[in-house]
Parts: sequence; structure tokens; C-alpha cells
Amino acid sequence: MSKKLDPRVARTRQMLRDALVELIHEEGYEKITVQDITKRAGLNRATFYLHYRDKLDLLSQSCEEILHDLVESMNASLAETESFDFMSGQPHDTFIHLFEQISFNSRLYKVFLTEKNMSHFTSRMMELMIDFVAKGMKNLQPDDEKLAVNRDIAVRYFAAAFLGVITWWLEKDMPYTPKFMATQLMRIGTRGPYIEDPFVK
Amino acid sequence: MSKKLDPRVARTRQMLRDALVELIHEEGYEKITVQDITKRAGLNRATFYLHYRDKLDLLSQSCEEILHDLVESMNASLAETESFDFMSGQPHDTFIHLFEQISFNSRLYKVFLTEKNMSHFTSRMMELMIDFVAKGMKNLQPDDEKLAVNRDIAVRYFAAAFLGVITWWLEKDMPYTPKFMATQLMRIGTRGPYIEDPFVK
DNA sequence: AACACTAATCAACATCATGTCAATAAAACG
DNA sequence: CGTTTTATTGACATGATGTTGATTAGTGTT
Repeated sequence: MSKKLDPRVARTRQMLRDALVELIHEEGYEKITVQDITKRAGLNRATFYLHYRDKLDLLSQSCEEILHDLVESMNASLAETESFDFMSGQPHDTFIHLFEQISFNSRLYKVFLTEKNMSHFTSRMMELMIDFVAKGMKNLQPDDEKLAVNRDIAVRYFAAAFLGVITWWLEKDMPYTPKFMATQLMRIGTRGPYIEDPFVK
Repeated sequence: MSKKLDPRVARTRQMLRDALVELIHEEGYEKITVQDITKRAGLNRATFYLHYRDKLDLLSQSCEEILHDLVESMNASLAETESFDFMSGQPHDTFIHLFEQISFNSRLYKVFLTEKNMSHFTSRMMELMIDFVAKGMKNLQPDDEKLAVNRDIAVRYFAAAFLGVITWWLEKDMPYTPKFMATQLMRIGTRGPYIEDPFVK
């Protein structure tokens, strides 16, 4: 299937992508130009256009590459676990793998999720989370009648919440382990944030 | 304090802001230029620079204006309600006012929250939600020891969840009333999404 | 109505990033 | 080795930017 890539091509693309990530971190995606990227990469500007249409194309391809790995990792662990004991107090493996996979590429995820003007990546990531949550909820409770809220609302609610917490975790430079984070998310999502329910006297 | 604004100035700024919103909706924020904006507004390009530094400055000022109204509305209803019965099944007024205020300016909120490359607005909105959630949680449970999860995580979790649902609501052209949406958010946040808790046999 | 004042228009300008091209040099491959 | 592919270089037209100075139009004050 995949022809072996000319080493010059692989090297050039990697240098451009590394330069992109660095520059987004330093100056923000909006401010950087194709000139900046090629200069930082030590390449000629014309070389850029041999590989990418424009700045967005470079970003877009970098996004898809990294998200492809994440989807594969999560689908793998979803397929593994057919039944799951929610009373064990243990987080679902898929949650752990989510945080682990992100920590493997934390440099890139941090830049792509926390820097400004990265909506191309964040919206792709949100799509991914929505899909993930929708599948999880469908497994757990396929009957809409037994939901206390509109399913679409609930899906978006949890997808956004998870992505928000992931972003927080990266902003703070991952102060907790993937397992701890997964546990917190499971707990708050199913039990709410309070130990003693303040709504019941 | 505030001198009466020259009607030419007010008119010009309004035309520029209207043109901005229209064009973001039609072509996306990234693609539009100062030329496009002034052309749509029927103004000379030089006039733009009499009022704003660049495209971002125009966007930024439009954001602050609209968010100022939202903050005021929510602070007002926060101040009114000192005690609140969470068992009433009624949503807190602040939640309702949140959705109502957004529905008053739904055209602008929809464009600013759902179009791509609007992270300047979405991150300001997220800050606002974080502040709102942090205050609400502090009132409800000031003691960290009685939280099942890290407070910062919980704050980000709910702020992101709320903003996600608001965005969904605007994407779908507000299919439910503000009161209904507020009720759904209260319910899912405190009780979880399931009528019968599937985690307890 | 005439006045001074401010805002908007217009044409012009230098600057900069873009995307493309043809010619050339360098590296990879068989 | 020679052939093919890739990267470099300098050049070019294009289009948006931000600014300027001179002019016209609108505001509101006396």
C-alpha cells in the first residue's frame, strides 16, 4: 500500500510541522506567516508550496495525523471491554487511554488545544468527543425514555465538559496522572461533584 | 461621564459591526478583510482606520460590548437571589437569564459562538462561564473537603459543559425555551443524565 | 443662517505576504 | 554510474495593509 517516502520529503515535512508548532506557541497561529515557518524550518519558501497549499493545509494535515492515533487508541479499548462494572470505582479503560494518548503527545496537544485561534483543531477534537460520548451513552442507556434529559443535549454536555477538563489539564501541565483524571471525570459525570448531596436534606 | 456621541460616529461603527457579523457568517472570520468589511458597510476603507486598529480590534470591541450586557444581567440576578431551594425542581434565575440574554442577541451569539476561528470570543465567554460557575459552587459548597473532586476540575467541567450546551442550542436555532434549557442543565449537573441510576442495582 | 469643528471620502503611496514560475543545484534511487 | 525526484534561488504579478494630505460633507453652536 504505502510506498516508502523519499527521506527528503519526510524530513522537510517534519521540519515544517515542528516549526509550525513552535511558532504557534511563540506567536500564535494567526500572526505567523508561511515565510516565518520556512525561515524557522531552515527551508526555502517555495519548498513549502511543494507540500502544502497554505498555512491551514499544513495545520490541517498535522491535526488529522495526531487525531488518527487518538481515535485508533480509543476504539481499540472500546472494542476490548464489552462489559464493565461501574460500581468498581475504577475508571473505564477508554478514559485512561484518552488521557494517556494525549500525554504521549502532550507538547502538540497543549499547543493545539490551549493557544488562540486553533478552532480548526478544537472543533475536530470536539467532534471526536461527541462521537465518543454518544457511543458510550448508547451502550449504557439505549432507551431515550430512561434519560432525564434530551440525549443530544446530554451528549454535547459531556463532550464539552470532557474537552474542557482535558484542556485544563494541559494548561496546568498535567498535574495529575491519566488514571486520576479519568477517575475524576467518571465520578463527576455519574455522581455529581458533591460527596454529600446538598440538594437532599 | 459619557459625552453624547457624534451620530456619524455611532452610525459608522454600527455599520462596520453589522457588516462584520454578516461577513463572518457568510465567509468566516479568517477570510474576510478590512476591504470586505468597508465595502459591505458602504464606507471608505480609510474610515475604518479612524475607528479601529485592525480587524481584530473591531471584533474585540464588539465582543466586549455584548458580553458586558450578559455579565450585568447575570450579576443582577445573582444578587437578587440570596437563598434558593434546589428541591423545587425550578432552575435558578441566573440560568434562565443566561439563556434569555443570549436569545435577545441570538443572531450575534450564534455567529460568534458557532462560526470557525472565533476563539477570541469563545475564550472570553469561557472565562465568563468559569467565573459564574466558580461563584455558584462557592455559594453552594464552600468547603473543599466536601467535594468529591478537585474544585478547579469541577469548575472547568461545568463551565465547558454549559458553554457546549449553549453552543448546541444556538447551532440548532434555539429549539427549546430558555427556561427548559436552564432546567435541563440544572438536572444533568446535579442528578446526572439518567432517571434510574444504572450504576446502582 | 453662518460659523467652526469634526468626520468621511478619495487618491496615492510604500510595504509586505502571497502564490507561481523557470532555471539550477543537490540528493535519492536503481 | 546516470536518471529521476526534490530543494533552492531569484523573479514576478497580485492583493491587502496601514498611512497621508487634501477635499467634501455633516454636526451643533452661537
